[in-house]
Amino acid sequence: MSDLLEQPSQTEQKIFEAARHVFHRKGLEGARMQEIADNANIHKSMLHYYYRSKEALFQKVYQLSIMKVMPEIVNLLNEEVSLELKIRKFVVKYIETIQANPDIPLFILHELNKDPNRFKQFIMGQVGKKVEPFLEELRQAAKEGRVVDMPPEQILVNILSLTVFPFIGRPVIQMILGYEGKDFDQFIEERRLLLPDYVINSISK
Amino acid sequence: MSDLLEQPSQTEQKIFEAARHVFHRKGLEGARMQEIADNANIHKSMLHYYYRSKEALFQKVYQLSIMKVMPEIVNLLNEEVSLELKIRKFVVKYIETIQANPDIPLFILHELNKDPNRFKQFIMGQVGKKVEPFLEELRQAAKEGRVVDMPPEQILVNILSLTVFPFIGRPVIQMILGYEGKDFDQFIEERRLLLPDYVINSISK
DNA sequence: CCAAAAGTAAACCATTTGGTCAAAACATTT
DNA sequence: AAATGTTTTGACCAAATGGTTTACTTTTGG
Repeated sequence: MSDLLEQPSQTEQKIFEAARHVFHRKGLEGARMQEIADNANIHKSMLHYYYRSKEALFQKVYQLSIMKVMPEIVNLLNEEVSLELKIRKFVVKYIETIQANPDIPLFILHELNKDPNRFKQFIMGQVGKKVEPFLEELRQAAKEGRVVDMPPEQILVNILSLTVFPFIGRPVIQMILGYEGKDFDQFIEERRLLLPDYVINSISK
Repeated sequence: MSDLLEQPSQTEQKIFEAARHVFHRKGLEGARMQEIADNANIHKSMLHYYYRSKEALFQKVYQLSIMKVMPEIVNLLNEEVSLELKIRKFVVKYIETIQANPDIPLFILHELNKDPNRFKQFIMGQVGKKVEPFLEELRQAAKEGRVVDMPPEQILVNILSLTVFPFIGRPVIQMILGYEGKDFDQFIEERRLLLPDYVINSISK
C-alpha cells in the first residue's frame, strides 16, 4: 500500500472483470455470485471481501458501463467541426466504442427498462438535454436547405438507431442472415466503412 | 368443459397476461412468481396449478412473444408488391406491430443474449434465411440502378434498426430528448408517418 | 525476525423463492 | 341431494443463493 493512489489489487480487478462479463450477459438477477467467482478463478468469499454485496458490485459495473457509452454520445455530438464531419465522426467513433464493449447497450437498456429510476439522476447528468446544441445545428441547417426537412430529434434517433441497433440485435441479425463465426464481425467492419456515407446521404438535400 | 376446443379458463388467462407483463419487463430471472400472482390478483399456487413451473410458464410467454414479432418480418418482406411499396408497408406495419407490443423486442433480445441456443431451432424456423428473396430483389434493383449500391444485408439491417430501435432505446431517448408523459408516443406517431419517406429516399438512387 | 495487517479458504447461516400437498370451497353430474 | 370432479387456499418444504464467520496463510513494516 505504498502508492498514493490506491490501485485495486489484482484479484480485485479479476473480480471486477468477471463481474462485468457476467452482469453484461445475464443482467443483475440472472448473474450468480458463484458464477462470477468461478469466472474470476477465485473463492466466492472474496467477492464480499472486496465488494460488500452483490448490489454494490453490480452498481459499480452499472455505473462504469454507463460512463463508457453515454457521455461519448454527447461528446461526439458537441465537437467543434462542421455538421457533416461531426456526423461522420460520430458514426465511426461510436461504432468503435460499442465494438470494444458490444454487450453494454443491451445491458444498460435491459436494466433501465426494469427500473428506469435507478441512477436516473446519474444518467441525466451525463446526457440529459446536452444534445440541444446539435439539434439546433440541424434545425439551422434545415432552414438553410442543407439538410432534409425533418424534426432534428428524428434525425438524431435515426443516427443512433443505425449505429447502435446492430449490436443489440446481433443474435437476430445472425439468424436472419445466416451468419456464423466471424461473419458478423465482417458485417460490422463493412458497416463502419459505409454507414457514414449512407447517413450523410440520407439527410442531405 | 363442454366445448370441443379447450378454451383457457379466465384465471388461466389472467395468469398468462400477468406473466407476460412481468416477464417482458423483468426477464426470466428478474420475474418473481409472487409478483406475477399479485399482478393477476390470484393465489400463487394457481400459477403451478395451470402451468407446472416457472420455466414452463416462461417458455409459453417466450414462444408467443417470438411468434408475435418474428414471422411478421418475413411476411412483410415477402409480400407481392413493388419493392418501394413493400418497404413502405414494412416500416409502417412493423412499427404498428411493435407499438402494440412495445416490450417484446428488448425482452426477446435480452433472453436471446443470455442463451442464444434456447429455442434457436424454433426461431430459425420462423426467420432463418427466409429473407433471401428480399435480398435478391434489392440486389437486382441495385444492378438496375434503382437502388443505391450497398450490400443488401446492410440495407435490411438499416430498415430494421430504424424501425425497431426506438422502442428498445426508449428510456435513453426519453432522457436525451427530455421527453415525459405522452411525448414519446407522439414521437413514435410522428416517426410512423415520416420514416417510410426517409427510408425510401435513403436507398433510392 | 516478529507482530500486525491483509488476503484466502472452507464451513456455515439466513433468507428468498420456486414448488408441493392436503384440505376446503365450488361446480357438475347423475 | 349425494357423489364426483374441479378450482382455490393456506400451510409447508427443499433447494438455491447471497452473505457471514472463523480459522489459516501470506505479506508487510518496524
